[in-house]
Amino acid sequence: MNEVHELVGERLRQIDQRYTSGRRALVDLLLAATRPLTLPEIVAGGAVAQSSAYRNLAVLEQATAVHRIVAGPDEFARYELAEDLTRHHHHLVCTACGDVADYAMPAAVERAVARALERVAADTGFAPESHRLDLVGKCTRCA
Amino acid sequence: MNEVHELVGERLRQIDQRYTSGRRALVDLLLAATRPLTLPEIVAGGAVAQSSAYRNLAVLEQATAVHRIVAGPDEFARYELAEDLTRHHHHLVCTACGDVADYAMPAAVERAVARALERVAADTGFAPESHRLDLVGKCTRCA
DNA sequence: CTCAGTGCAAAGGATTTGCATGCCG
DNA sequence: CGGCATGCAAATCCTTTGCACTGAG
Repeated sequence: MNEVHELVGERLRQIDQRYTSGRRALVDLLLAATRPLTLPEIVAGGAVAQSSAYRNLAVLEQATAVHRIVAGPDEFARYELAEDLTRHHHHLVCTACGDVADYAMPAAVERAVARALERVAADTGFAPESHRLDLVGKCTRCA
Repeated sequence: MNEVHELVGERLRQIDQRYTSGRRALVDLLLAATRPLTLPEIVAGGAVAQSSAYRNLAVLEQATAVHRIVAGPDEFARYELAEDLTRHHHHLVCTACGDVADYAMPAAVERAVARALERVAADTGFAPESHRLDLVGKCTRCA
């Protein structure tokens, strides 16, 4: 996964930002996770201080290297690597415990959505960049 | 749209809540809008005080009459009527100005997603209740 | 009369920012 | 050396809550 670091580094450079050890540690943390991590989880990882975590994740988000997911107010934000740095996937969001898991959609659905994107562009003039398709329900433990 | 009010009233009753004039005004406001409204927009509508807006929208959300959309930190929450009170739709989220517009997906996509829901249930044990399919990109003005 | 809903103002909590320090370039 | 990233702590801002009041049943 050294390749990911190179990509991230390049994207940071494009917005005149350095790829410091702290930022590298954050990316490593997200790379190791198989699901979006909350900020406390990230801070607990021991990579950087809380404020630096927020700051660096914001920078990485601007560089389109990480993506921030907001759950609800009075909840912590969740972060994951940008989809083009990992594999394209979606989320299973549990309404009971708030947990978020990764999930890959069947290819047929992805194709249908991709076609929909093009059609939306034609219909409305909206220029799609990506899509979010999350399933909301109860996870195995909470069902 | 008096029918909507009856439905909302019924759902509130089911959780032992009244359908007061303030709550009715909130529903009217959301009913008139063609897109999710931010909390300041709702308060500006002059229906109720800010705290009551938060409180009543929370109650209406518990009654599954309204749905809350969280954007980012340092942004206000957005609210819309529950999908089964309006027409099923999705959102076009502009990455530049943050604006959110409603959009109805082609039926073919909806069917594909619906099938995907069932398959996910079979594959993972996750019990889907609903899905969120939002398109992220640049709106006409910001493109 | 009672109890839920309302508005106001103050509290709460996640996130952001100011400032001094340390490190990379 | 110069400037940006870091950590700590204080400030910020959306959201929630306490409290006294009003209105519906």
